[in-house]
Amino acid sequence: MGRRRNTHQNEQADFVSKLEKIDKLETKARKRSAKRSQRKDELAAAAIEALKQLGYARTSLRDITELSGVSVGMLHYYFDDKTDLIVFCVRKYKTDFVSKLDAVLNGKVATSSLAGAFADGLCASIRHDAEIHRLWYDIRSQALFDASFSDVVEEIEEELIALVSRLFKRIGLSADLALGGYLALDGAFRFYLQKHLAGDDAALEQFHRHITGLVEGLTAQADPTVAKSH
Amino acid sequence: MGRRRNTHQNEQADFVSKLEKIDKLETKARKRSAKRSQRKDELAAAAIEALKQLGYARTSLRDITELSGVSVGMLHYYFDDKTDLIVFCVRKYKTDFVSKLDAVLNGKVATSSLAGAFADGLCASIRHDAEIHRLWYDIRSQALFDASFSDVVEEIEEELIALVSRLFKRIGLSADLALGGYLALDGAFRFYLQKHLAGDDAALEQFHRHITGLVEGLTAQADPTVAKSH
DNA sequence: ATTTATTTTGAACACTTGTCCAGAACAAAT
DNA sequence: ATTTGTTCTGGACAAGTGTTCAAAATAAAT
Repeated sequence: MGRRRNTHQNEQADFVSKLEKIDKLETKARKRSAKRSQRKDELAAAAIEALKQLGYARTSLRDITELSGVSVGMLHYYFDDKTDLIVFCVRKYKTDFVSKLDAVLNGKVATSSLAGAFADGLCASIRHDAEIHRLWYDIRSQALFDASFSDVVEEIEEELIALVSRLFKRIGLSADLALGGYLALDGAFRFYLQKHLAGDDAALEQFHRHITGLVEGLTAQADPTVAKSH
Repeated sequence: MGRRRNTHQNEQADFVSKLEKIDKLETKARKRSAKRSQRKDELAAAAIEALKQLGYARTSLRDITELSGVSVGMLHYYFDDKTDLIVFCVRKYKTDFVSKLDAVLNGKVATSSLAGAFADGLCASIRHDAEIHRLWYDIRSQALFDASFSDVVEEIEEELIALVSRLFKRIGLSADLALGGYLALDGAFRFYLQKHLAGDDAALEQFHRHITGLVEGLTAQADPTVAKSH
């Protein structure tokens, strides 16, 4: 064997070069997986375009490929199966939604008008992303039948409750009310989303009033000394 | 021609017999359509058994036939298409639901404990018909994408709001609050239904507390002179 | 008893579905 | 320049879809 003798120095050099190699491989792997996850995001964005128009039940992988130009095989190269793809899409989208509203909460708005700003944010989201929001309700219902979706639904719903909790904390409401607040908000959100999608132009305005009324009611209840403005 | 002459008496007799014939045909037709609609109900009941287990997206007509023993062709003999069948099922079921709760409202319960009785009714409905209720949420979401379902969804939702309105009237709450009340109730109903289906044994109890708390809050808000019992 | 009308069946049809996979295209490393 | 590894394509496949329809079974009427 033409291998050089193992002196102390050589051992050290070997060790260093090995470390370098590992390092290189690591950065390469990181780069690769970064590119891969970016590609996944792109594919998911394309898939959402189809899903938000057709919904879970009516969207086939072919629909996605036709609307986005990607091939069938590619979807399976990046996602295990259809469920995996859809779960990824829903998580991606709803995370964006939460951070947008968090931006409102963390923006420089006076506490007194924070509820109004939050309501504005919700209305804006319906206005811009109505079609995507209905996908959320679709998947959430689907989770009642298909356990594959229940994890992501539970996870997102916890995030939404936490979001409401942060809102309530900011406007001085007890965190105990967050769950009830979320449920009332969610019921209204879905209802007026439905009306908005049905072409009701007054829906968003009504929704806005509904939210502010809701928050007013809760604050009045929590702090009865403040007279109800009517 | 062996036809008898048209005397005045004969004319009268003809007229009477004609009336009788029409009458007979009518009762026959009524009977037939009654039988037909009864058969439809039976088929729908069988279809619901499949739908409540699999949901809209995953239930094929074959699933229904296999679970109920009826043939494929028969479903199409009584229903125009799959959509027609499902709409019929949902309407049939949810109508039952509303009348059951109306029975609670019209039962001899003291006004003071009516909200509790109503909550009992909702909990009982989740306990017995959880699988059917999820079908409602499934179809309601489906209606966001498929206009074929939006009519029945809108119709049922109006009935539900009217139901809450009747409850509120009985316990002395303004009818203006009915919509908001329904939306809050609906949000909670769906949420705890979801938990219950996921195997959470405490869900129903929590739901009951949630409802009574909700109603308490509304009454306190409407009538601030009454101290909040805590 | 025979004709007529209604109800029921299930095989057949055309079409869509998710998934797989052999191989092309491309990139990276040697 | 060649090998090696990764990314991507799109045709093929089996299974499943809603719907149709000729024919069988049953009921009703004559």
